[in-house]
Amino acid sequence: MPYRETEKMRNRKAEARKRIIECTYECVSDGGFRSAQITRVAACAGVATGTIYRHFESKEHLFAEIFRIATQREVDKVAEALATEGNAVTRLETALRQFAERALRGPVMAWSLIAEPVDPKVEEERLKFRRAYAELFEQAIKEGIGENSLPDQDARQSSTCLVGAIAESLVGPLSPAQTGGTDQTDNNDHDPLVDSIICFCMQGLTGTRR
Amino acid sequence: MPYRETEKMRNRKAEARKRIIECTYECVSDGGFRSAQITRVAACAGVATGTIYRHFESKEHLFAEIFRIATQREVDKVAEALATEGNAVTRLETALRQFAERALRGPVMAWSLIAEPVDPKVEEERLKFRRAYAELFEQAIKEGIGENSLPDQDARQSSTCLVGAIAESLVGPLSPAQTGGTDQTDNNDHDPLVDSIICFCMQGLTGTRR
DNA sequence: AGAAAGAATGAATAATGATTCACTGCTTAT
DNA sequence: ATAAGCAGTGAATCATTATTCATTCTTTCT
Repeated sequence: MPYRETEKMRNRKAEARKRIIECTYECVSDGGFRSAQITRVAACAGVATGTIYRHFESKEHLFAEIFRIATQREVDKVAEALATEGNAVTRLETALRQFAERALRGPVMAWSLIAEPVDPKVEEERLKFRRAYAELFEQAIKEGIGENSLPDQDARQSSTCLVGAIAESLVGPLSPAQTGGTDQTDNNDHDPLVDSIICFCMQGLTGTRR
Repeated sequence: MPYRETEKMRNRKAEARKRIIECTYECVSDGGFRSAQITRVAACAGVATGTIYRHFESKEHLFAEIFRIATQREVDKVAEALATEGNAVTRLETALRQFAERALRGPVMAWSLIAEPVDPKVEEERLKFRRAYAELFEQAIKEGIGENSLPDQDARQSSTCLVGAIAESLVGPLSPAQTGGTDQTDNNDHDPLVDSIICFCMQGLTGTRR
């Protein structure tokens, strides 16, 4: 038996795979799935187009993986914000702000995850993504109702409206390609846009103006 | 001068044009702009592909026209609902319901108008469409603030959130292709889905639970 | 009827982009 | 050193669609 896969090879392959994933992620962040052609991804990763197909069954599979990764990152952040101390209303506000700020910082990716049309396999992932969000917010809203900090309401529906209001506010105006060069990496503190979105959302939830 | 365009010919051309528009509209309602290939539209209209190009400079121009028509129809309905008697809050509620119900009845078209990626020429029309909505709702919200039936707020931002909340509620869950056969042409009166969306939206606007 | 002009046609072309596969070149184990 | 086998390559292929244009109808007017 003259050849047997060894640790070294496994590592090398894993690294190539990782590099492909990273480059695809970058392409998507930059121009959406549409702009992440295999040729471009391959060039960016410094491999031949054929190599992509040694690591992923098809473009759809690659995209599904990217989607899963990107999504997990976002959902985790929101889950984290929802897991802190405090009453449901405060935690929800923190989480919504987290969500909105992250989307605002990466609007193209946000648009890709929320609204860009994708192939069926990827759309499946999107459904899971939506469900994950819906469940997180829903859970928190239900807790709020339980502790009487929120009025009784259709938690699932409210959660959907929250995501929609934020998405439209960010992705609508800022989406297509007009996310002109203005880099803003220091935008950690306060954005008036985010503030007024959150204001509408919290009011939609609580029925109270702060 | 052996040939001069006559009334009869003008009519015939106008009819062909109309037929092309209708068929494109139908295709878009059915599967979005993506699915409205020139070949299919031509087949549906009973003309050759080349004929399309006698009536429209390019696919983009044709789509832009369709978009304009579809959009006008929706905006008019909302404007109409906002032009009735009553205070701003009531009129807004009627208008939102109108918007939501129409979108729910034609979710694919709604998605195409709101979120489907389209070519630049069509995207331009979309911007006008957004602006038209924003202005209508904004105006009404401002009236509400003026007559004290609404608390002071960023009218433009609220209007965006309204559109987003409704769009996500309808297009998110119901959008892609899973708008399975269930025809509902008699859905004129009350849909619980619409009710709870409107509830969230009105609360977001008014800060009051009904 | 016949000539001029436009309208309609649809097969051919062009452009884009995913996927394949025959080949080259490394790794491994003897 | 060398044979076996897998990894990498990228030009060629296939698929999909918009668009063109040489050709064939139709209409109009004398």
